Amino acid sequence: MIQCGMPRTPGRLSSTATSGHILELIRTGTATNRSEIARTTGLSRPSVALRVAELVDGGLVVERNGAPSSGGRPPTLLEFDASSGLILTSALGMARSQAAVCDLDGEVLVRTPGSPDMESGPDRTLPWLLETWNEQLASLGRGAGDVRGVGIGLPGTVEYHTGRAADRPFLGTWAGVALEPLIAEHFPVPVTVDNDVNVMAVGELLHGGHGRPADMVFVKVSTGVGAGLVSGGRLLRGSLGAAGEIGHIPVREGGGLPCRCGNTDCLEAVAGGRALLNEAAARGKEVDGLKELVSLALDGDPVAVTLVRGAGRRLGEALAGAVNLLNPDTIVLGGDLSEAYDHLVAGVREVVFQQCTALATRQLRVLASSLWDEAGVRGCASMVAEEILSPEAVNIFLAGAPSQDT
Amino acid sequence: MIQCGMPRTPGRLSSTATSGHILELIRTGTATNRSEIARTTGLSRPSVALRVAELVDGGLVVERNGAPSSGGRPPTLLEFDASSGLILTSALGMARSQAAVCDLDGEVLVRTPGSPDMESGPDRTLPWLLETWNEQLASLGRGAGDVRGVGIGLPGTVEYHTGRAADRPFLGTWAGVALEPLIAEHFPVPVTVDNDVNVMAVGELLHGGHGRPADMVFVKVSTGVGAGLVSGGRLLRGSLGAAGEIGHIPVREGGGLPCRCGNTDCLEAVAGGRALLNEAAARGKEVDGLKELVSLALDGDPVAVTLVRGAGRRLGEALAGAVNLLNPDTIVLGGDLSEAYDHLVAGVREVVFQQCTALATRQLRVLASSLWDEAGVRGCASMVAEEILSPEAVNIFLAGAPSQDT
DNA sequence: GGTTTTTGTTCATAGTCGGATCTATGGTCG
DNA sequence: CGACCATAGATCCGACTATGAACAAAAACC
Repeated sequence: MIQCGMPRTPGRLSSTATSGHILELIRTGTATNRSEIARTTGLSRPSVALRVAELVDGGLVVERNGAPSSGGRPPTLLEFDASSGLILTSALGMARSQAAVCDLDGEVLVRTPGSPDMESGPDRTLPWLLETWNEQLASLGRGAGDVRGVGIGLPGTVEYHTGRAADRPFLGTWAGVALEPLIAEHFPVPVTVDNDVNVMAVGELLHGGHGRPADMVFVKVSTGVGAGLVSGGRLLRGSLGAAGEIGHIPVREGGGLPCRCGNTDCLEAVAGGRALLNEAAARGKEVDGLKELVSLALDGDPVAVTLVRGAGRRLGEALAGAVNLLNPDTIVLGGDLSEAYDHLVAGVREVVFQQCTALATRQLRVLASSLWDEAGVRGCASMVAEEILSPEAVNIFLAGAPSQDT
Repeated sequence: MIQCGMPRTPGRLSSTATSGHILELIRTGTATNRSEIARTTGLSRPSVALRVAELVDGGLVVERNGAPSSGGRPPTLLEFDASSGLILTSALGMARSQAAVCDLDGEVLVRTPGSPDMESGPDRTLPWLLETWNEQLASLGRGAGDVRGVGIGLPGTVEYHTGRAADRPFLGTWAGVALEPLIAEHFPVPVTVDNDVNVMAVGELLHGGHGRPADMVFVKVSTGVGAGLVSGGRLLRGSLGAAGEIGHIPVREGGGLPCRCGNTDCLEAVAGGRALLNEAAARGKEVDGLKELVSLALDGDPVAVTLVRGAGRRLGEALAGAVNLLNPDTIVLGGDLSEAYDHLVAGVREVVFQQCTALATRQLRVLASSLWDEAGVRGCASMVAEEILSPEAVNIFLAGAPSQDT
């Protein structure tokens, strides 16, 4: 009781369809053999056996004999076969892009840092992407037939219900481009397109090794600043997919710096990568790119440390508002700047714990991401996997493809 | 596609249970007769007839003969009987309290503005509440047996998983009190306790007459300031139920006013009712309570209008952050001050549309609540109703109570 | 008034689920 | 080392449920 699961979309009923649910139990490790599934679900053992047979026939589940027996006949271990399907993912960035092939667990099998950035425009980037994926598939000895889904993370706001990049001036030739049909032409599978930060947040949530926080704020601090919001275990998108656009929240001690968005004192203008590099230059420290600033900070360079910590503090200003508003239990800092984690985290903590109410911070952890460059592509993969492996999707998959040999 | 329904809690499967789903179709008006239900759900007509019979026997659905026929035999209209059960609700406030009896649609049947406020402490308020509910039931000619649930809204943060008021100093004797067992002693039904603003937000969402916005920020501006956040159609609570505590977000042009929370320039300290009354006094306008200030503003008193509009602007400061962060499509202003709606809304719009990114405000509406005092009690009722009328709950209800005559 | 159309009900049937039973497999104890 | 036991998984039969077809009802249309 004492909850409010407001939206219960009245739609088609679930017929009998349970094999998808069983897969979920196996996949999450909630149950590892047939009897356990029967106990967990309340279904009878015969029914469970039937459904599991479907999953094994479909190649999604494999049986193993490592038997930890508990007195009686040792159970047949059931394991989700994450390698039974592949997910093509890509994190496209203004400066750097990546293409990767992941398994259904969101583990990276091959990853290729790409040279063509988004500024080249879709006409150049898309062919590179498709070609790279095909090369990666070949190197794994797999084919296009093994591909079960595609996930792409884009910078800037993505109108997720259409899957198109929203018309922000920075995006240039990408604005309004609908990626899905272009991809689906070559890989006829579900295509998911989302904001790059949302995608990283999902990656962090599922693979970050901080448990699975129900209420998390993930912040990417690179050249731009953005956040991915998770509340009640769900990703928040907002009405146009623009939720988490933390980059343009005004910071109190911004000093009047103008931002490319038109306002002043935006978080991005005072704590983004460009701002730090400018400030470093102003202090007589010519640094070539964020990576170098980060390594200077890690080496203890006083100017670099001051800059990073200051960025953390200003980030904290904006995050304090988010913490008071959303009461998360975890803040995770990712992006290029987060590789100077100690100093960045310290700056954020300093301000957040000062400016937030006691209750809002009682259970709050501020952590640095440990996924580095992989957060994006793994997040894409997990997002697609959640979709593909949802009970409904699994049921129609099993119905569609009768008995594939493993 | 292109969505991310992250949490799919693997739990018990749904056995056969479909009558609850059918009730939902009837309740939401998605389907109004048996054949339509069959078409919508894909179930066969006999199966539907069986389930509907259960619902009719259980008293949740009534048949009617107003037949709009479409060429053939006119369908038997099926209607959810909202009066088949009652929900006791209460909005407890520091200054004012209310007790009400609602039907299962969240419509108010009787409402009693209560004299004992929360400052009297639970020992005095609870007996009043129970007594009032009993009187109200009697006046309706109904008994305790008709009560299906209880919903209570409390000021301050509520740890909703325990249902207890969180230990904030303002709450005094209410801190840590678990209401549920005290109520359940007299009415053995599900008891829901939540933050008063969350409750109002739900009321606004379902009964506000602004459609059913998926991403809404509801703001209550009375003596205190608080928000209820709805994103993706769901109420956000945060890890400790403190989400929406907008009252202590610092406002830029606060002027250094101290807040009871310890910080300065908190929204509540600069735009809350107390602040307005103080400012009015400072300007030589002695006003006795918010209600009077509001009526002065509605009458066009320049000082009052200025104050209210200024409060709106400062509210807008804080809301701008929330809008950038959450990208809602609707902001609804409620609470005592919102009765001076024109001026308050104008102030909020002024700042929000200036400080937010173009994308975040593209679809944004800023509206005043039209539910006034009823938002809280109706929200409580709807929250409880959603719980009670969920498919699972309905199924066990029907299983438990075989054939009640109407 | 007959026909058509759509709704709701009745009935036989097929499919599914689950309890009981049986087999397999390994641990435990004498 | 063998008898016994405990648990997992497979098989079988009975019970239940849903469904499709047929049928009755009620109104519009010709």
